[in-house]
Amino acid sequence: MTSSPTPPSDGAAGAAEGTVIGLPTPAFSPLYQQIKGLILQSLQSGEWKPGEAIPSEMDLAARYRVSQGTVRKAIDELAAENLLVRRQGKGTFVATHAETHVQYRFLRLMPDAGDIQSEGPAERDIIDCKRLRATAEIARALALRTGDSVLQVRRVLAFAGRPTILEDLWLPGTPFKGLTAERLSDYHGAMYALFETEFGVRMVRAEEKIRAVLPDASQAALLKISKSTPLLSVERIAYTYNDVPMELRRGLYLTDTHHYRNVLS
Amino acid sequence: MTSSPTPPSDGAAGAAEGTVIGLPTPAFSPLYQQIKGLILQSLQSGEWKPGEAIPSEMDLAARYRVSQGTVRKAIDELAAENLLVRRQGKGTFVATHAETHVQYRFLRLMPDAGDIQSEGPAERDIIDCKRLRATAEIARALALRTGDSVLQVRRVLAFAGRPTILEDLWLPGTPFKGLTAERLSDYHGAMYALFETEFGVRMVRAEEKIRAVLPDASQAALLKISKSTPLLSVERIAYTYNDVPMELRRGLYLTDTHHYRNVLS
DNA sequence: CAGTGGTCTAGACCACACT
DNA sequence: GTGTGGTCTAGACCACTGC
Repeated sequence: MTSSPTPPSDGAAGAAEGTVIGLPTPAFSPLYQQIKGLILQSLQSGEWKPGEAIPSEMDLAARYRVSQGTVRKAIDELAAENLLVRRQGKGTFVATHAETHVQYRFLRLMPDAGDIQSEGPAERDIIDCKRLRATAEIARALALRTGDSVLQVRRVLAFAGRPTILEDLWLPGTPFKGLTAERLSDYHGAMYALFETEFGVRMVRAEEKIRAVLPDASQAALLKISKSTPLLSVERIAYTYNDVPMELRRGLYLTDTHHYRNVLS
Repeated sequence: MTSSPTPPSDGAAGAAEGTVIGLPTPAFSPLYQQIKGLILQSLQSGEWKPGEAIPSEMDLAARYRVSQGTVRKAIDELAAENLLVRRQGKGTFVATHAETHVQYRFLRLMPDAGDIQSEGPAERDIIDCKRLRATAEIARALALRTGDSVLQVRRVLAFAGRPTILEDLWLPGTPFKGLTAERLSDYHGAMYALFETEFGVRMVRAEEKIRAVLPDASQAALLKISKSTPLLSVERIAYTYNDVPMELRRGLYLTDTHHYRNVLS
């Protein structure tokens, strides 16, 4: 219990300034951060796909030549960022939008009364889906060049028969080659789940800017409301790994029976 | 390096099912969670006040008779919840609203152009501040009984001379005995900082419900806008330790030059 | 039962801040 | 230098899952 026999003096932080797997360390960063970066690379490269299990902590520790605790800390952070999901006794899994109980992970609109989104699945109606050239504004949001090919989708979501959300969204043309209105209409599930399974694009993070606005004539018609009904304007940019923007979305939310919920801490 | 001499066999999880400082363990919970609970108690009781340093990890480990790593994990979670702030080389401090660079920690309204809230401090204008009896609705939100004494405050916040936020807020009468319009007007700083220093009430967490609305006549007058200008309605309930609600706030945000920013992950 | 993540300990050393 | 939080290791045992 006393007089430690432990000698390492090497394993400790001595390795932190060295290399992990052959990569040099330009500026100092903790070992577990480097491991986190390597795991991130494997996620981006598709070595481990959404829904799949990644190697066990022991395996990863052996692979990267570090202790289990160091791998654990790296995974902890990735789990905190919702990139990985830990399941005791089973393993660690790549997070996915294609799970029944995590549907609508980025949708913050809640019914005023009912508990969760247990008001039944939303009825989706694809209004439009076409390719066009990016305006300067859209190009900037998606980190493209003006005139690059983008896909534009317009749809309406209804709850209990009541049109509640009108969304316009723009996707970069190249990664989403082959996406059509039919594919979208046929797919029953979260749109981000389709992006994952069909195009290998996983949305990891998003930022929203919210305003109060009045609809124009066409918007009011699609939502079947008057032009004087105030709506929530929700502009979202969604990012994949490495903060690469992959979607610009402009939503109009009807908030007479629903509200946008946010928790601050 | 091999043939470990370490025997503990006790220190490990053996202690996890036992007691920490004399408290029984009804259902199983990890040691570090129990430590977290004990630290939380010290925070609530005021043993360590906002802005102050708590004892070092080593001291706490000795106090609770656990290893430093266990204390560390408890503190990690409390820091993740923004109840504590770690500062390398200096210590761990109780989080506070009374710090210049953490001003407006719960305000998500951002100017469309400028970077942060560096558009100068908002001009605050207390319109009203009076005691009254809680309606059923307000009592429910604040976990009071209908008719209990509550304090109602109405104020306008302006940025660059432009009225932008109209807020009504209700506070339970008992904890905020002695709060007057003068105290509010004289205080230059975040309202939650005043609550901390003057009333010992620290807001820890909040939930917001957001809608798009049109102002009534008096609201439009105070914000100097037309009745047809859509506004963001932000209803907030703020909680102290232990999920006790301590404030109901209804804000109307003008979103022509500002937006409500939210990050999803 | 074996395998996985989860908890706990003990000890070493590093990075940072104050004095 | 001393003290604080931060990183890293090694090893033990617990809790959960599924064969």
